[in-house]
Amino acid sequence: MNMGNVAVEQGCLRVTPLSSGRCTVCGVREAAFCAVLSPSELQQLHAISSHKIFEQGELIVEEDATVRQVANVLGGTIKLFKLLPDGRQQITGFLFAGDFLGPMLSGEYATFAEAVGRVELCVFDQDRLRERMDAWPHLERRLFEDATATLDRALDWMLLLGRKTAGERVASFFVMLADRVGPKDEPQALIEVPMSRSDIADYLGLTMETVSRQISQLKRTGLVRAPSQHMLELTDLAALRRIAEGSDERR
Amino acid sequence: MNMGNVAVEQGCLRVTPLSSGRCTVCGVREAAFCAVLSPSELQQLHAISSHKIFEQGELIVEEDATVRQVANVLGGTIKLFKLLPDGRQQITGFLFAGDFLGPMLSGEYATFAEAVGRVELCVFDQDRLRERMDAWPHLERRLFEDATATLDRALDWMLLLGRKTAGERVASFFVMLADRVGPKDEPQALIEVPMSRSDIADYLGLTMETVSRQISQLKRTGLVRAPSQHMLELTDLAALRRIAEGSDERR
DNA sequence: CGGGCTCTTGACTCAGCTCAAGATTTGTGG
DNA sequence: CCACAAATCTTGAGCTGAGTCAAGAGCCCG
Repeated sequence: MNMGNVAVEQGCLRVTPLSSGRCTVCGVREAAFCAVLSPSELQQLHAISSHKIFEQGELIVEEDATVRQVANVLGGTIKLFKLLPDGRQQITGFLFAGDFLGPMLSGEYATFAEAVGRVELCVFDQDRLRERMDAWPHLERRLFEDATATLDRALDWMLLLGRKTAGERVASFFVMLADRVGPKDEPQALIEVPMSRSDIADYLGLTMETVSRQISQLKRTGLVRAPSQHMLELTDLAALRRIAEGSDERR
Repeated sequence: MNMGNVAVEQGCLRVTPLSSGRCTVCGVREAAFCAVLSPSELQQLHAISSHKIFEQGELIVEEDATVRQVANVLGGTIKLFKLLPDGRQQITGFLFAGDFLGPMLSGEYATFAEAVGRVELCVFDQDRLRERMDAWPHLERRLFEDATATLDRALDWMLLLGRKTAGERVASFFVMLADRVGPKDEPQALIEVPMSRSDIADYLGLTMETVSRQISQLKRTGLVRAPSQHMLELTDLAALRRIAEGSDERR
């Protein structure tokens, strides 16, 4: 558990005027929803966008905040989380480059969002984006698909939180990271782990200590190696996958 | 945990020819997505629909099954769940009258679906429904909204599964039931609990025994009364809500 | 009214938590 | 580039909430 530095400031996306370059050269263009737009549509979208930076640990949005802005993540990692009154925290997901931040239909965020390390966003006014969504059915469809993918991931995580052992959870976490940020289809992968042990714990429904012990265990077994604190080499992704799915001899 | 009667049969919605009455007199019309359709649209929808019954414990769909059909729940309760290879089960949600069953965009179900008691469905061919969705933006929007609501509920449940105590989970469960199937805004409610203790446990990430002990505890405290096994009277919904949210003295 | 469920309760166990040192790593300033 | 403080991470020892195993008690249905 982790009381966290939730020294909530104003709780709203603050817009900085900056807007670097055109959408056509954007690094996450292919990964983000913009991928479904034509060049002329992209140009219209560019007109209602602006860039914005959040530093390590900054709160980006509050739960239940009524917000007029949504965004694409250009770089960095965001944690989405919920809190209980006494400070218990559950991370409901992480956003990486190319992911969409914000409620797509309702005006309210369902979770808090905080920057894990420095984050760069491409921000849109929600009303204007919704106008575009009304005008371009393929854009709405794409956002619908994103929501569906997010839901599928949430259901998988419910299985993890409700029924998996600590060892299976940690293995699942690394597999998830490899699938989402690592090179595709590599039998072994060197991945960045931008979040703290305590964030990992809050994502897995465990304590920091248990996460640490399980990682040590994996190192001893030789399934992972750690060149540095926030770098991890998954030496046997297939075995990790088996543990994650609970097929192997339990623990 | 619960190995369940997953004696998977053919795993597909089987269509019976029956089709009782017109949509205009349908009992769940206002609750289901059909509510956004005009009379003439409703008539077109009716042309591609058929009714179907599943008995207690019948498997309605398998996880990852590629299915050509989706449905509205007309009556009864459906449990949606995931399994680990060794039989550990996590229920990801329940569907009640008016709810939509099926993947809205992809062709694959993310979970198993099983009838809790007798279930009546209004079944649609998925391709035909998608045609309607393409033709009627307000229908797509409505299904998008449903998906968003389902996602929000899943996020709340992640907090429950990751961070709440057994007592808080059981209280949350009853509050959820009251909110979804009970009369609205009643300070106390008499609700039907169609699912078994073991299903409740698989929804809450607990064992049957722990659920049973927690319910006994609530009875002793006087917060609930049980006229029968599957009937529950929530005598102090506000207090239950407080426990569910973890604000009260823990446990 | 009896046999098979499902549910409840009790006694004991254990996976993961808590509390408490240490050990690393990171960041900072001289 | 090094020293040193702060933060983060690891490890250990003991505790505990929920699980497991095992009786019973109710309930339902033929």
